[in-house]
Amino acid sequence: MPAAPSTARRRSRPPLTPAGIVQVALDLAAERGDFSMRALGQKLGADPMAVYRHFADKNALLDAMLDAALADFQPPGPDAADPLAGLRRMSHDFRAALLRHPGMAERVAMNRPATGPHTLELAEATLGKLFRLGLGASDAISGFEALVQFISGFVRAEEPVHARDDGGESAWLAEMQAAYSAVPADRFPHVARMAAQMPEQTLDRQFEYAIDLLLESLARRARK
Amino acid sequence: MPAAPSTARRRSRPPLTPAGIVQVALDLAAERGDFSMRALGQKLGADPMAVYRHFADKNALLDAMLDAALADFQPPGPDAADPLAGLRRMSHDFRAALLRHPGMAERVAMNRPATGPHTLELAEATLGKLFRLGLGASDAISGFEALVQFISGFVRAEEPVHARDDGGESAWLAEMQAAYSAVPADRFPHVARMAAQMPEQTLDRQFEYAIDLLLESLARRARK
DNA sequence: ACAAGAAGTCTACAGCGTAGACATGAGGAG
DNA sequence: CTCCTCATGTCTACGCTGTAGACTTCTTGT
Repeated sequence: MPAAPSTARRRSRPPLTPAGIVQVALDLAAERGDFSMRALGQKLGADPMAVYRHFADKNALLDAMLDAALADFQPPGPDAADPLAGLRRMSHDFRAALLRHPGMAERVAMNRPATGPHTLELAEATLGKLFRLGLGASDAISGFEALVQFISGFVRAEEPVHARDDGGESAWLAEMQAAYSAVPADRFPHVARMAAQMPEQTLDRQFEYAIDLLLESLARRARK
Repeated sequence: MPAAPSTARRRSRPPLTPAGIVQVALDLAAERGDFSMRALGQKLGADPMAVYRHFADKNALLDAMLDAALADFQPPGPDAADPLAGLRRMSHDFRAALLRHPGMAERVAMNRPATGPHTLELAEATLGKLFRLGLGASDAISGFEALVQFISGFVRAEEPVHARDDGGESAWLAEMQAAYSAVPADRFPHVARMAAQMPEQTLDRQFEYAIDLLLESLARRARK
């Protein structure tokens, strides 16, 4: 029988791998809503510093997490009949994928170029649809940036709403309505009017409306 | 002559006021790009904890800072000829105001209802223009949310670009172009094509393009 | 004149990312 | 089989964050 190591270290746990770390990190982020290196170490059953043998720093790990998070995203075939419907579906799928993995929307923003394979595939497919729509290079790229910026920004904003420990979105909607109802209607009549319409301003609905605004204009520019 | 206090405390500095704190806090955020309670205390020449006598916590202070940051925003008169031009101008002014005060874009996002007077005035003016455009209540509100979400999200994303210690936006553009140029053109032809067009994808241009997409669709819905 | 309350200070705690030194195990070379 | 080397994991510690709680000091009303 092998001598029980005094401070059982190596054999107690399969060795860490980059892919394994990323997986556990994504799980942790999904469970807790946020994510720290120390919490990751605990969930791995290892010292937090062990992760630094596989990733240069937290930034590098988050980059890897983003690309892994986008792995389950399946772009529709490039030769589908209606490119506009494809773009709409991809927008919703992209939002859903980001919501499944809290903290990843922030990484999509423009501070770093996204070069992971799955990220590139998403970009490639979206650009393909925009070109197929009939847009020129300049419009397609600008439209692509507009969509990416809006979607990532929207998810960054809605994440804390979903993460509320009270009722989540419904509690948030009620709070917003209460706030707008308390506004003096003589000085801010339009804002006060907004209160009545708040309950139907679901996050889903807000997102869909804005995406349709963007896509509608893009389609119009393609037609011209 | 008044006895010099051993630990000169009270008379050495005018007493703190909420408005004064907010002003210094905005200055600090503008200088440093970010902002901590300890740095604020130092700039105030007071103990960091002194701020807590005037604001419940950092959140409350940031709320006050946001409304103060929006104070210099002047909405155009409600009876200007072209509501669409007014909306475009307000969008650009709103972005500029947020950029002048780093960290404030994040507060515009939806986690808390914005109830400061200047914030409300901005909302009121925007909604007024949308109604004047001919939109119904539902479209006006959804359009308002879309604009606010896009603008705040865009500024949140571009802030770190402007805050780079190297060349700022131009260095970022160069980095993006280099990254996209390195992408294998056989697997990701559209992305590779994007590299050539990167230099003209200024933040100003991206913003303007996306805002025009949104406004164009809104105007079309108003006309119908 | 004296109590009461406001305003500012001080210390301390739990959390964060991570640099740098150290311990431990596995694999290759002699 | 033995020794050396290197990869992997651990440990400690530093400077940073927001802020709770106790304490000190000054101002003000009676």
